[in-house]
Amino acid sequence: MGTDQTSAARGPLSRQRVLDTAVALADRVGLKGLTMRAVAAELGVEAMSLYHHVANKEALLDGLAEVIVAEAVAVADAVSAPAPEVDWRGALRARVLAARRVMLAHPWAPAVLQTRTSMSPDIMVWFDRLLGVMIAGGVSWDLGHQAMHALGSRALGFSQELFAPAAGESSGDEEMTDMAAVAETLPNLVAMLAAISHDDPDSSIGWCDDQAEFEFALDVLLDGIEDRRTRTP
Amino acid sequence: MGTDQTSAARGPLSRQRVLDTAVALADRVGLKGLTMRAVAAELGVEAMSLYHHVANKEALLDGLAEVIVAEAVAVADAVSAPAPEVDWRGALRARVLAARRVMLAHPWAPAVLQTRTSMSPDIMVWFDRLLGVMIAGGVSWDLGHQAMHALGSRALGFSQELFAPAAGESSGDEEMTDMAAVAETLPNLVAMLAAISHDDPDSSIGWCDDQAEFEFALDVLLDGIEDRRTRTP
DNA sequence: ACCGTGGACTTACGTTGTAAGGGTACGAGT
DNA sequence: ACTCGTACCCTTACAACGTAAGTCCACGGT
Repeated sequence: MGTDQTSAARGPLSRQRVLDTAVALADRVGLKGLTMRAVAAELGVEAMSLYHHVANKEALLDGLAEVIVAEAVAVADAVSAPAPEVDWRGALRARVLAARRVMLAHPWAPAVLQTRTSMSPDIMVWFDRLLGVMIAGGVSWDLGHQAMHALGSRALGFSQELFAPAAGESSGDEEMTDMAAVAETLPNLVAMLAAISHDDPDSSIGWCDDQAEFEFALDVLLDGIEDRRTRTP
Repeated sequence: MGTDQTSAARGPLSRQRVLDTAVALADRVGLKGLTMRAVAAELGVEAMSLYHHVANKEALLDGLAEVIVAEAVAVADAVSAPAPEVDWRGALRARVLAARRVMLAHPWAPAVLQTRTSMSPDIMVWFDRLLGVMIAGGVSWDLGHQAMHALGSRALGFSQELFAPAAGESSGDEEMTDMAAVAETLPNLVAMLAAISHDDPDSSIGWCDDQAEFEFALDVLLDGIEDRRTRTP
């Protein structure tokens, strides 16, 4: 007895306990470290025991998606926001940014959500609430429908950062030396970097303000939807 | 001799031949079927032989991303489009929709692109051209920068379809019977389905017009960017 | 006292990426 | 002509993964 392993015999297993442990483990070691054996070890148990509570690994990932979305719903419900009837854009913005905070707390979550193939009930609830905000704000059913497609993954608080640089890696290899050649094939990007670092010399270009970019894109979408709402009453 | 295997001894291997074969194989069997052994077999060769031309599987996927983006650049360059100086939105729209056609031809490509961690030169070229279109249209460097973030994956012709239903699967399980209970927890979605199927009875709700949704979202973004451009000259 | 049953464990298999080293064919140097 | 390096492919092998199949035990209802 004494220091058994990490956490042995803390009561019987259950689907919920498996999922909670898996979330904690993923937070700590990332998605690649999330193996059935690792989750089991975390519970002081053998891998095969998990299969009494989740059908297989895919089902476990489904469960993780559930947990995360449920958390997002809870956080979004708890946050103080404008009433949809008076400011639907503010209300929707608050919900989405709440979800974003959840995603930032669980960096692996977007990848899991993107690989789910079927909508779980929780996710339908999430979209239902979003739609409700828009309807309360005077958006038509049709436009609301389109809007949810327009938001895409941003509705759940993330935009799949294309090519997020992994930790500690030089991007451009070695030919960064020949700046002239780069400027030739990438004239616009080079000029942009020059223009931006001129305006704001401390922006060390390596890299952008995620939060600001996210909110900018979100606002462009919300503005566009509001525009269309008022044009066709 | 005779019918060796599928395609033996058709000249020596090369990085390009490996990548081309991998693309063709992925088109046929999807990402999960794309194993080193399968690619090798396709070339009439053993798995380990591939490692003389790609460092490892991750590098192979990097190569696939290259091939796809290069194809997108080529298609976008070939397509006839408005001159950016006269209609930058039309020009950008044409480029993005060209990329989208490439993605539709290679359904596995978005997933591969999303898992790349570093920007390959080809992708930088793609974004450089997009930025060039905007600049020619009078967009500022700063707004152009923001705009590319706003477009996100849509800049490359795909919006990660959250929960694209896998082939042949009933989504809502069995409790679709109790429609009243569903309407209680998902009042807005249920009302939307009712409203839309009322207006357009032949839309069998199972599912939406991807292309239309994609273009709608794209247009919302382009309109929003154009708005901001004219407001701050 | 019995015994079914649920929940854990043990063992084992097929598939994956890939490390290590062996063979062969061909072109260059002496 | 003979050697030798080098490029390329093959064989063998291993560790890690998901998971199928079967075993074992403790507990609760009869």
